[in-house]
Amino acid sequence: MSNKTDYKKQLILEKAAEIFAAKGYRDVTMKDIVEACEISRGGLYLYYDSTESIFLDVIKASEDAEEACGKSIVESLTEASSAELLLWFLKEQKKEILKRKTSLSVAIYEYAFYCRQELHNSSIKQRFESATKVLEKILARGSETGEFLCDDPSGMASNMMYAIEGLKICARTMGISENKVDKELVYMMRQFMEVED
Amino acid sequence: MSNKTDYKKQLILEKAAEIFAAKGYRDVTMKDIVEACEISRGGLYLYYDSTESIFLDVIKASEDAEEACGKSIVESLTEASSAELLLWFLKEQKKEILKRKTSLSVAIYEYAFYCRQELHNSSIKQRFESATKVLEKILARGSETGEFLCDDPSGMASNMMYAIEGLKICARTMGISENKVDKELVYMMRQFMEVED
Amino acid sequence: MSNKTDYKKQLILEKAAEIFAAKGYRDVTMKDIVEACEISRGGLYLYYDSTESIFLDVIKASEDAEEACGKSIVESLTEASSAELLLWFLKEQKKEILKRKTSLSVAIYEYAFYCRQELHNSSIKQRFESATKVLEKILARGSETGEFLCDDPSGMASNMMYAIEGLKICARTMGISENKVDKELVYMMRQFMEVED
Amino acid sequence: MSNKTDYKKQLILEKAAEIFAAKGYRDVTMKDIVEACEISRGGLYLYYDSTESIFLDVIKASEDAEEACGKSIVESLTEASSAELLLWFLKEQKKEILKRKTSLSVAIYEYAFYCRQELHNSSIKQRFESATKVLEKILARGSETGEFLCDDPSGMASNMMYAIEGLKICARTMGISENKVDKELVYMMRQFMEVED
DNA sequence: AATGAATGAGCCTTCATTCAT
DNA sequence: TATGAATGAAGGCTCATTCAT
Repeated sequence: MSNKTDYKKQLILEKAAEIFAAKGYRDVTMKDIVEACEISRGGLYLYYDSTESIFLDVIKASEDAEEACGKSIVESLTEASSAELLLWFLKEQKKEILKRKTSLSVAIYEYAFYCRQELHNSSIKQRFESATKVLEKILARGSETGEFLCDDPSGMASNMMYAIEGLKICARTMGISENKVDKELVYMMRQFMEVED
Repeated sequence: MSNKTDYKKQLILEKAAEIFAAKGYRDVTMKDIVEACEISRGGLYLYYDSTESIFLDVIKASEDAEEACGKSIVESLTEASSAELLLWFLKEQKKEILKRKTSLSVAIYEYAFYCRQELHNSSIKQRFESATKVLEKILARGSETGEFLCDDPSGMASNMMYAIEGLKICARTMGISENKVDKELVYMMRQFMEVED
Repeated sequence: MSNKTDYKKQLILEKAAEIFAAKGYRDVTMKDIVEACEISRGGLYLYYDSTESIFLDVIKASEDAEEACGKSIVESLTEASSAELLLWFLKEQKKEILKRKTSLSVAIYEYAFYCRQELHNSSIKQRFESATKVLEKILARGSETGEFLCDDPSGMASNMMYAIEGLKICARTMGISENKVDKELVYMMRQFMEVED
Repeated sequence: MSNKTDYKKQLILEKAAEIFAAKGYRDVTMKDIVEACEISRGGLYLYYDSTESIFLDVIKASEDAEEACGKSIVESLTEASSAELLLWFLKEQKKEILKRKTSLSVAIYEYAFYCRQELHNSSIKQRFESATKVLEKILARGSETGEFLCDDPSGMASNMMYAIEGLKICARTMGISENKVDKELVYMMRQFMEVED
């Protein structure tokens, strides 16, 4: 009954995702998940044998969801102006930067630290790189159409993504105001386009 | 007995710093520290009642050390060219980005995540802000002397520091090559000065 | 449905026998048996409600098999010389002593220990006693025909069987070389007949 | 405070020995021992990290005790007649054969099976071999003095010990009467000396 | 001040057994 | 009959924290 199993796993992943978002990675115990799912201890072990395996599936699922989202970007690429696309992209990033409580990102960071090795092939990296690619595409297109003044879309995309990553981590560690985030994003945009305040 | 106490605390902090650098924050137990310090379990509790309190003191101590270092910068400000200062600053940042095993940064990130609240008044923030200030000063001075082409030293310093923070976290989670770090740093410098490859 | 039931039980016993031979008694779980039989957990419980009940049936079945074998001895009794019969008997014992991995004997010992009570009526005892009887018959016959010099076939058979039992247990606990087994068996034979080395 | 530790270990071993004697090896849990010793779970782990490590120490201790006993034999060797020594030896063996509830032997067997490998260097083997040596010495001495009629003390000692081992295991699995044990021991003695019933 | 043995809460994991389908 | 998901008791282990000495 692979279907039933998948369904149950689905349920577990949904509850687990909430828990990981709320507590990060390290503090989550099998007991937490068992209680959230309202199943028995042994029952959970039928599907997953560790918080790690659950977490990895949670991440995979969240990626799949993002990927679906990503596709819509690619499709929109032909319809919207580059400036519009860029705005959309940065708004998404801003959202991600500011939402701390409901995002898996802290758990992901914690997991990366927990592993204590560079996760070269991990989804974390892929996530970062695919976002960079999307941004690069937008910049390149804007550059071609003359909307943006940018002679090195790749370098710029990379630089911007690192700064965004820095904003994300700062938001989660030392805190950051929405205003400050706006300021930083606008600063980046100014490097290659006119921005009215 | 304050002196003796301080001396003992000093010893504990030194050993603990090594452990936190090696294992991060979450994995360190009182036992780890007790063993490294070669004191008794109960003895450690005379000075500190949790790994957290030890960690906070470790951080404070490392800041004090950095601060001393920072002062030398300020002093050198009058002696060296801005370009030289900038190079020195970025080299320090690069070192920090690439050294993963012997730095407290992972432990600091882990601690921040563990607290799960923005540490507005924390040393983490102060550290970040003081580095930003230093960079801003360098940029401002370079701008005044005409070495750099930079009309917003504050915004640029901030932007650069976020990107550097992003590099740091990426180095610790997904891994990054020295080459890539160089590329990014050069990219940043190009925004306001001529760089020969 | 008795036939179908018997057939299913037969299948279970065959697989279970292999498992008990490989793992002994204590380490075998219902899961082991379920997996080997490729039936469902609940399915197994329709036929047996514990590893113990399965084990007891496995033992019973293995006895039935041996019994059939035993009958052929009795029949051969009239055809072969006593010396030949004795050799055959001791060869069988030697085989049993030395085969550790594929025999149920470890499981049987473990079961006996697990029960922690003398199994007066158990098949273990019957097995031992019937082997003793067979040996006694052989010795008595050899004594009558003058092949063996043995005035107390019963006492001798009993003594030999205990020594053989001792060899069996030593082989399974401290290990024993084939050579050593041979030496012991020859020693026993020398007590009542000429043996060329 | 190695003394204090040793003392505590001593206490644990005493209680544990009782438990192993009563329950064998496999059924004993850390909880059993914790409860018998009236210490906390964590407390036990200060001294031993598994039932196995406790068991091995229990065995070692019981050997040491036996060894002390063994020495007295060697000393008596010069004082008593060989027949007296032999009687003493066999009485000891008989005691060991018949005492089931208070002996570690079942636990030792169980442990050997649990390991599922021949324990070539184990104390089990050493115990067996040293007993064999003692018996051999007695037989050899009796043979020299003319008390026993025995031209192969080594072979005979070995054979007897296997039979005794067989008696021991049979006593623990299928049960055996004191009478039967006596009969077997007398049978053995008859092989090399006159025995009045 | 200092020691380190002792505690017990809390998490992990496995398995016999049940039960709705 | 047959299935296999679900249960929960039971045992293992670790660690922060206390306390008599």
